[in-house]
Amino acid sequence: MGATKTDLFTKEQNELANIARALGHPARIAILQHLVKINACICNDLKNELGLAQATISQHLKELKNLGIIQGSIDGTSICYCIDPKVWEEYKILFQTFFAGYQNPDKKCCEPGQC
Amino acid sequence: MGATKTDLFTKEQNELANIARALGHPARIAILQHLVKINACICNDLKNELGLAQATISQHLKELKNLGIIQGSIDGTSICYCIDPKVWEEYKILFQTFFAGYQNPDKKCCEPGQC
DNA sequence: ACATTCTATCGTAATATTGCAATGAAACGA
DNA sequence: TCGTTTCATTGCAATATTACGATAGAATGT
Repeated sequence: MGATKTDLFTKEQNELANIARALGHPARIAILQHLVKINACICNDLKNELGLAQATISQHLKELKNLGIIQGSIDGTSICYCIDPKVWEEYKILFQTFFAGYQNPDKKCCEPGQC
Repeated sequence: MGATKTDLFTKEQNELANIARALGHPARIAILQHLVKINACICNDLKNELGLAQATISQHLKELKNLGIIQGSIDGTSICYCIDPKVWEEYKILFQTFFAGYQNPDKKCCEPGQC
C-alpha cells in the first residue's frame, strides 16, 4: 500500500487531481506566476527568482512540462519557457467547471434530523 | 532535505499550493463531487461510494476538513459532512484569480531571438 | 580544440503521502 | 448494561515527493 488507487476513480477525477497536485507546490505556483507576470518566455533568471538549487528548479519545470501547462524551446545554450495558452485555458475551464458545480443551497445544511 | 521550503515563498503562494495539494487526490475530488451532486450533507454512504477502507476515507475527510472546505456536525452515531459555502466560494475565486492573470499574448512566444 | 554557460539527469537522503488493520471513543437501541 | 453502529486515531508498510550535489550533454565564443 501507499500508492494512490487511481483505478477506483474516473478519468476526469484522476485528471483534475493530477493537475491540482502539480499546482500543489509553492515553487511551481511561483514559476507560473512569474511566467504570467512577464507574459513572455523566461530563459535563465529562475534561479535568482526562486531561492532553490538549479537541479530542483529543473525538476519542477519538468513536472509543469509533463502537465503540458508550459512549453520549452531551445535558444542557444539556454531554454525558453512559456505558458501554453491552450492548455492554460483548458485547465482554467476544468477548475471553473469543478467549482461552478456547487450551488449554495437555500436550506441550511447539516441540521439535526436532516440526515 | 526533502521538505518543502515554504519560507522561500509568499503566503499567497503557499496558500494556493496548499489548497491545490488538498485537491490533488482523486478520492478527495470524488468526495467533493459527491457532496456537490447531492447538494446536502452525507452521513454514511461514502464507503460504498468510494472503494476505499473506512480509515482511509476518514483520513481524506480530515484533510478536507483541515482545509476548511467541508464541515462536519455530529448527528447521533453518524456525522454529517457538507460543503462550507463561504470557503468554497473563497477558493473558487482564488483559482479564478490565478487563472485569470494570464492573458494570451498576441505575439508568438519563445520565438528565436526573443530572449 | 578548449573553456564557458546553461540545463537535464543521476544518485542519494530526508520527508510526506497513501492505505489498511486494529483499536478507541461516543451515541444509540434493546 | 450490553451489544451495535459509526467514525477517529494509532501503528505500520509501501510508495511518492522534495531537495541538492555531482555529473553529463549541448550550444556558444575565443
